[in-house]
Amino acid sequence: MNDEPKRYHHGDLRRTMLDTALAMLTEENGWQFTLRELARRAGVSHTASYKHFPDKAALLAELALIGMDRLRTALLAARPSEAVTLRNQFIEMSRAYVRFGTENPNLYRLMFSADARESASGRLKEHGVAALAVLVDLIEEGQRLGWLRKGEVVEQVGAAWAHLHGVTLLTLDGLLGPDVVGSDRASDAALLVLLEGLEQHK
Amino acid sequence: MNDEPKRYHHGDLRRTMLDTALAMLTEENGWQFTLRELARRAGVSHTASYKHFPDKAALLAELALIGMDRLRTALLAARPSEAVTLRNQFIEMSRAYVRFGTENPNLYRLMFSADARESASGRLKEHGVAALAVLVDLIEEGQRLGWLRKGEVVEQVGAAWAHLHGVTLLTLDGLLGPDVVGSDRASDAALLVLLEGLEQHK
DNA sequence: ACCTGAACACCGTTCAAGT
DNA sequence: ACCTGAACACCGTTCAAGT
Repeated sequence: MNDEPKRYHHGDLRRTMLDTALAMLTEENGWQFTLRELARRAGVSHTASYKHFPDKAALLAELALIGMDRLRTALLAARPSEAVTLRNQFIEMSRAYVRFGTENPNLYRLMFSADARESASGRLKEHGVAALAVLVDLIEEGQRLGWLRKGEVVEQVGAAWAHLHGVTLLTLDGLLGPDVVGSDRASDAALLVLLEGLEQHK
Repeated sequence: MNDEPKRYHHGDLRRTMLDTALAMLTEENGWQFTLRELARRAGVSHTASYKHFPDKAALLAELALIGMDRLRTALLAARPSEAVTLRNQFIEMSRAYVRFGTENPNLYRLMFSADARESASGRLKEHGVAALAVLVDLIEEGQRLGWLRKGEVVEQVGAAWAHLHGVTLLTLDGLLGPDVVGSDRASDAALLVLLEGLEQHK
């Protein structure tokens, strides 16, 4: 639709580069991100990015922040109506977390990469914490209602996050469960172990 | 001690390159592995490695295999005498796993990197499974003695591995627990959640 | 203010040639 | 059989110059 002639000044090259980069991330899977390749796709000289990002790591960090925000959105969307039990809400949320990783492997890995972390300094952790708000809510409410055992919320959140992170990455690496490709059984089984560990047993 | 004159033929360049690479891995932490840098350290031309490894990924894969073997050794060494309870053996083993990661961050990450996995094909998974033999033993014995709930061993092993993997990586990324640097409390708390999830509750 | 082109210092990899 | 040096096709980054 938008077939304006190419102007020397691009307009919003920053936004375009981020979008193009995200598209590249979701396409290829055996993946090697390159500023020059990005510039080629965006139809711009390979030095243009330096007006908008100090260096490659800064661009990656920005993508990682966007990824954290998308994870937050995905987890929020996965929380079903209040009608269902907290336990089922927790299960749906957990599945959504793992699914986010398996559907966006490159982005998920980028969100935890050293490059992004160092360049984004504290901001990446902030966005990560924001993404986990749903998890925190569920755990606080679960403790209040006597579903989960009492304890430091931050510790339970940490345990749950670590578990979900591990399941996601092992699944991405093809290391979880027997060689039943495409099966969710192994990751579901792992999630149940997590649940048992958090739940109150009378 | 060994001050033989430099021969044109190195002797065991393959071994030397692997050792030098492992040394580089443990030294630097904000780390960027380079074949040319490796060659410089080994005092050899930057093309010499191609006689011993088809490409960079193959060398990395070899290092990853060595890492898996070292993890196996670390876990075996951490299994204390038969006198202590299975539960304590499990805790010690878990701590040893996380400690291996925090003490060898670059090597641990390499063990799960895409480069290494693709180049090593099945062998990396094999060595990984071998490394987890201690975990499998503990879980099988735990089920037999009624300490752990009955269930598919492979599923419980997967859940435990994912949990340990996640705790290790979040710890390496500085994302686990409050900002109590150097504290093991967050990862210990997470391990207890895992234990609760696996244990039999009467 | 935003973008380009040439230039620099690096890579991984190949290949003919040396020992 | 093992190692080297020149060469090639790539990077990320800088900087003077263009619009």
